[in-house]
Amino acid sequence: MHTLGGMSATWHQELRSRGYRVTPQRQMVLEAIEHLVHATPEEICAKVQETARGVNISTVYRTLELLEELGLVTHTHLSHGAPTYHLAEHADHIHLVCRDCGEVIEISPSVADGFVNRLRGELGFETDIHHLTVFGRCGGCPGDHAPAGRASQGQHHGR
Amino acid sequence: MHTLGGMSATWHQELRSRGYRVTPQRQMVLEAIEHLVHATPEEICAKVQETARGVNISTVYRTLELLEELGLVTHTHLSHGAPTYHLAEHADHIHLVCRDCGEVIEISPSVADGFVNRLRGELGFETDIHHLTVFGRCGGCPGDHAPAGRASQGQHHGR
DNA sequence: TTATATGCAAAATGTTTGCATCCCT
DNA sequence: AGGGATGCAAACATTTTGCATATAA
Repeated sequence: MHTLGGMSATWHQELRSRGYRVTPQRQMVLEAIEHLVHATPEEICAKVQETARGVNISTVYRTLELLEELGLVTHTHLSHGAPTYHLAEHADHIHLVCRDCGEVIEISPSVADGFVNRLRGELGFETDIHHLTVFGRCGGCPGDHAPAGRASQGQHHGR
Repeated sequence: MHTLGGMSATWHQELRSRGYRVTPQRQMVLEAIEHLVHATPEEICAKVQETARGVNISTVYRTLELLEELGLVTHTHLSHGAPTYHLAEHADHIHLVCRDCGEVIEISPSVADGFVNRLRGELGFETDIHHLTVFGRCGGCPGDHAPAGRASQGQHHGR
């Protein structure tokens, strides 16, 4: 469905050349991420369970750490809870997260080019654009006629 | 030391007008955040312990949620662990976090003005600039002559 | 007085680790 | 065969919740 077919030879080699091994678990985790597009460790684990003999959650964590180190996957924090992983190749976008409706919008990294260039030029800071998540309020949400940053949630007594 | 003195009347009123109460715990938590500038819930709790009779950690969490809803404090995720809270008034900066050395750099939000304006103009998205944290590699760190985003950590066998 | 806030303990959620066993190379 | 990988269970870390009690208003 995507480029994993073409990639497999590559990342299998990459693993072996670093002294790591190619295991069914690692393949299943990577495929689950591919199919889910965005997924938390827990969701990845569940996805693998339904397809095959399953993978232990601790293996999922260890595998994600490894795959991220290899540059095959990246993660961002889209919510307060668990982080979200996706294929690095699918990650060529910036996430915008709406605080009101929760929607996650993906936009082209080029929108941030000017910003990224300033950080590099003025500070020598190399931005990891794949990890960038911008919180705010999307165009579809009403807003409260004040600058974003203070959500208009009404009162939450006792809670 | 800062504007809390001038603010207190304001936020006391704000609390009461919404049916909330002004309590010593809420004041202590807010003061702790003011003094610590950046702090996790745990650190806030510890700070309050040392000054007075103490506040329970669950009260810290409930208070932070409330103070954030009121727009008095904001939080960002500077590391993988607990989030970092600070006064909204002190939060007039963007955080740059270096993946290699861990340094946290604060820069003026104006550096992102062009980016923010494009998000508003093209998508109607109102950015919460106070919550923006940018990961990457700072100018002081060596780098690996490749685009940032895939840290050069070497091998972590067995880990 | 009385509804909100706190403290405490327990539960829930998310992540890491030690170790015996398994299996890729 | 040998060393890295997995599963399992237990430890950790962080956050949330139920409920009795305390307290601001």
